[in-house]
Amino acid sequence: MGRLPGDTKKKIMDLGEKLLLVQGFNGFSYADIASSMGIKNAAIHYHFPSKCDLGLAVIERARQRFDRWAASRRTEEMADPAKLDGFFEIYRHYLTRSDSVCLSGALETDFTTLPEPMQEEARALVADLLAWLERFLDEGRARGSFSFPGTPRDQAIVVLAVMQGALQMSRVMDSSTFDAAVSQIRRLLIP
Amino acid sequence: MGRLPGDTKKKIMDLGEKLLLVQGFNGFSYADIASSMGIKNAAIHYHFPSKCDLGLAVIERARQRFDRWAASRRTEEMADPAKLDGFFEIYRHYLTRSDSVCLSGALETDFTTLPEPMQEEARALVADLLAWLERFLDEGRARGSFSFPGTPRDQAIVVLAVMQGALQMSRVMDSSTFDAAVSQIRRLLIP
DNA sequence: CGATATACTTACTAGTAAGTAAGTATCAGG
DNA sequence: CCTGATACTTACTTACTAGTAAGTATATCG
Repeated sequence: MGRLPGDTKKKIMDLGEKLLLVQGFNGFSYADIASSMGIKNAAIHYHFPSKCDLGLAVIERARQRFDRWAASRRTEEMADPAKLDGFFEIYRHYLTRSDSVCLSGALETDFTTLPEPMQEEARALVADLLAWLERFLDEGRARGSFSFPGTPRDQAIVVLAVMQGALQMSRVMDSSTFDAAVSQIRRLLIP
Repeated sequence: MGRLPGDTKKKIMDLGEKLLLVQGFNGFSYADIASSMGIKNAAIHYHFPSKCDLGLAVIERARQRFDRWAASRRTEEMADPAKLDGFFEIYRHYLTRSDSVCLSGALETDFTTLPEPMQEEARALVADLLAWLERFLDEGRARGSFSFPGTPRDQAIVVLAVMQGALQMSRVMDSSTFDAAVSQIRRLLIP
């Protein structure tokens, strides 16, 4: 056993992340992960002693993923409209792969029932996303790529809120709802 | 007992709604309601045999509340910008009273774990809100009260998504986040 | 070849979830 | 004053939750 080290741990995180996004943090259990992977409950506790540890690992990994995306050569070299579409694509992906909401949205809804370390990490995730968007919109407007009234901060809040909200609405309506939101935000931002 | 008929039932619905909005549908139990009301678990099952029945009643009541608001003389007589603010005020209220998200947002995040009758009712709620917003924005633009590109449908989706998303983000950041979103949407809509 | 670490399984506990069956107090109507 | 309905309580069941303690198979390293 343990032939591929880190493999089981990664699979647990992948499944945990998916279940968190599809069912909410209070909507899945270690038993769901275990049965779906063909391992035992306690195997998960070996890698993640508490559900909080698993949740934390999932959020931290997602933050790193976004940081890597934002700092990547491919992203940095994009023109502003393409980079905006790239950002939207991250969210569109949640919808395409599994009928899920985004991580920040899932965490925010369950926020009050989350263990405190997860609350802090969720806060950091949202702060990261907002900070990136604010800077991107600010510089984009200065370059003439975008046009919007008010502060970049307020516009960043609106853009992130639309991503979260539209992804959630798409679950009860259909995926065209998300696409409609993206089109409209593009129209509102690009002169 | 039963001196004030309907009183206990209403209190259960009030508390159930609050807990649904604050903790999510999977984040509260009948025991939470019972202990907080000083009654027994089974008393809730008497009024709402299953948790699904309680959930349905809460959503149906919220839909009726919105219908009454939209059809009320006070609302109908408002000028377009005031009516828009009135709509925003419904959401701001969620934040003010209890640090909660809106009903549609809460239901959408837990959607896949919801019993099917609740899923249908949640869909109807969102459809109602979108239909009202679409018509309001369409007529408002025709009257010159609002200015936005694209279809009223797409703009309605964006406005509702911002309300949901901003309310959720306000939990992990602070209430100024929601106010910023409202200001920005006003700037984007009002010429 | 033996020791140790890794990655599990088996078997369990304590707590909580939704839900039910049967009994009880109160009141309104005939 | 009795009857039946309403609005509960008491006491329980079944199922699932996170979490743990102890044992086991495998791989690696000296």
